[in-house]
Amino acid sequence: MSIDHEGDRPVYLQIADIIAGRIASGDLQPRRRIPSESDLVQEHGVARDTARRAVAHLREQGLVYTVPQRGTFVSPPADPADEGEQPS
Amino acid sequence: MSIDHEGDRPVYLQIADIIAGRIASGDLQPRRRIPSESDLVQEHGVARDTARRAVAHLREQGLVYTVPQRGTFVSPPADPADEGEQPS
DNA sequence: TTTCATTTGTCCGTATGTATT
DNA sequence: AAATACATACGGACAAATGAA
Repeated sequence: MSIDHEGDRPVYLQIADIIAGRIASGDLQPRRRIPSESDLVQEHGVARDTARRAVAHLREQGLVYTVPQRGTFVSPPADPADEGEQPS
Repeated sequence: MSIDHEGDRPVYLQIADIIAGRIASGDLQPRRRIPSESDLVQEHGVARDTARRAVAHLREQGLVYTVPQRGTFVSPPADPADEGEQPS
């Protein structure tokens, strides 16, 4: 799970792939938080911008969703936990 | 409240402004659901693509977050006490 | 259990206006 | 002038997940 800084594939996509793999394997489960940007910076030795790009890519792919000031979480959720019901 | 299809400002930004206003006024509260894309289509008489653009804009601004297959919700205010917590 | 409505995700088109090349 | 690219806007279709009945 190490990063190749020389290869053709952008580093941020390599990191996104790693996280996507952890989601696919069940290591990261629905509605659980994924590693923070700071975590990714430390784990992979990359700049914060690179970590941010990796998360943004996963978000665009629909694999995760971000709650501002709280973190980024695996989607879709397994537990409703009634936070979104609209009593119309 | 109504949409101007002739003006310079894109329709999707006009709709985003309306929703942002409802958030700012407290009409739409943190962690509560905002109108669905279908709701926006009916309320404003636009295509779904336009409604999606409006929501995407708000999401990019950090005002809302989307949980796939569940809906889009108002972002919570910054709260330093929740580090590492799940959004439920 | 099945059925149905809701909601978002994703793709296919078309058309228009603007900007660039 | 012409071709290309992009953004906006509309219309339609289907898939996947959820939730309620």
